Amino acid sequence: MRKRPQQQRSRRMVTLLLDATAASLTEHGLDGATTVRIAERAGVSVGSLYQYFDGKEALILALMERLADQVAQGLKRLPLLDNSDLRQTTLAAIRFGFSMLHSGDGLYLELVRNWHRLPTNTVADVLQQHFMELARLYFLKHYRDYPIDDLQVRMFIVANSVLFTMVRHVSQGQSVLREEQIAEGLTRMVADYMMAPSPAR
Amino acid sequence: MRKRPQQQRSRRMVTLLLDATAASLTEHGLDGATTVRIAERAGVSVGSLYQYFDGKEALILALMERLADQVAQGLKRLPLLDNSDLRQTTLAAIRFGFSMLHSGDGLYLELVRNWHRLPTNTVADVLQQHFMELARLYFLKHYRDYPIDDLQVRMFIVANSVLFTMVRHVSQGQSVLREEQIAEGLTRMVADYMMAPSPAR
DNA sequence: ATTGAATGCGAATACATATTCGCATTAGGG
DNA sequence: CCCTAATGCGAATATGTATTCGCATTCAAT
Repeated sequence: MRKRPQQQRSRRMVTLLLDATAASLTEHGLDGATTVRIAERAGVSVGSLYQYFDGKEALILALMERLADQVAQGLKRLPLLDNSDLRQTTLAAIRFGFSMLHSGDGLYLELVRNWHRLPTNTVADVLQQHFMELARLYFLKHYRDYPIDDLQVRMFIVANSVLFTMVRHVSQGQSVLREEQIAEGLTRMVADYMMAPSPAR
Repeated sequence: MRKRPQQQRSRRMVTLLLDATAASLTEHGLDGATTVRIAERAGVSVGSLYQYFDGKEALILALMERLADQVAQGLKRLPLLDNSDLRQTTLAAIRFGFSMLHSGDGLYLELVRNWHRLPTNTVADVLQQHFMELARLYFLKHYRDYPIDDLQVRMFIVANSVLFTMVRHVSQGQSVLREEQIAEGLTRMVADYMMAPSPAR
């Protein structure tokens, strides 16, 4: 961000621009979201846009930071650390994931799909670390003696498996496979794997 | 493809163009691979390119068809249907997957990453269907009474989980997690899941 | 050797997009 | 109310890319 918005109107404009960025992303996709279109949609001139952002990348980066907060809020609200068993917990997390992917007119879907060409690794990495932390807490609470050494590997596998399987399924639209089946299948696979004993060394 | 190459020189040119397409993809990524650059790299004029291809999409499509064959060859060579147990079989398949992702200067990596904006759904879908078929055969051979009804769900989950977890890991480059650990973890998760009894209905 | 079809060429054309800059307008402290 | 810094504007500029088309060259059948 080049200049910091000082007056109220400019701060409002920054907000409008981020909203417009989100709208352009859902409507035209990552490639179709151009500075001109975003400015237009925000009801702002391109010149003004460049007054506060270095360009498209900066806009998306700022938008993602805004979204990251919201996701973090949602995750915290999940009863992940309750006394319910791992399977229930996992299923709840997966359902939350699906609901996120369906929300915002496919905004999240578009972002995760394009993870590798986004300005930050925030999308998948942030989720991964989030879950990593939650899992660590979970296992510390429920199985004090849980071997931490291979937890990172498991969480990497689980986070990516779940996230991208969901994304693929939602992307397909009219699949023969119902979402609930996928959710249950993932849950079983993941929960069993997480609870499995460490392999012999 | 607009015109069919008839003479030898034009057939050779088509080959050169596809090679150049692959090279551009690995060197500049999907976005950086432009018709001009591809033509240049192939030592061919743009005009000639358009004589045989409708544009970038057509080039990539043709390239992918060429690659699909190669992948199919590799898959057939795997001893997936041997008498070895499911875990060994799975591990072999995963190792094959990693080796593919490392080959061709990251060409496959770039293609799978960008699955959702490629001309065909070939990348992931073809693999998915391939494995689906292999799995069907496997289970028919080893467990005649295997419940087919939920096999599709399992294969969807397994194929996507494995593929994208591998892609994410290879993309990260210098990860703390070693590739072999990921391969083993995936193998355990997947093999256990595939062999698990069907859930009560 | 001749000749029509096939091939190859690349400057020229047409867009799309990013980004800047000088000028007009407005906010808000004094 | 006045004045300056902040803000807002959008035509103009620069760049990259896709695609075409008329002309030159080569192939291969006769």
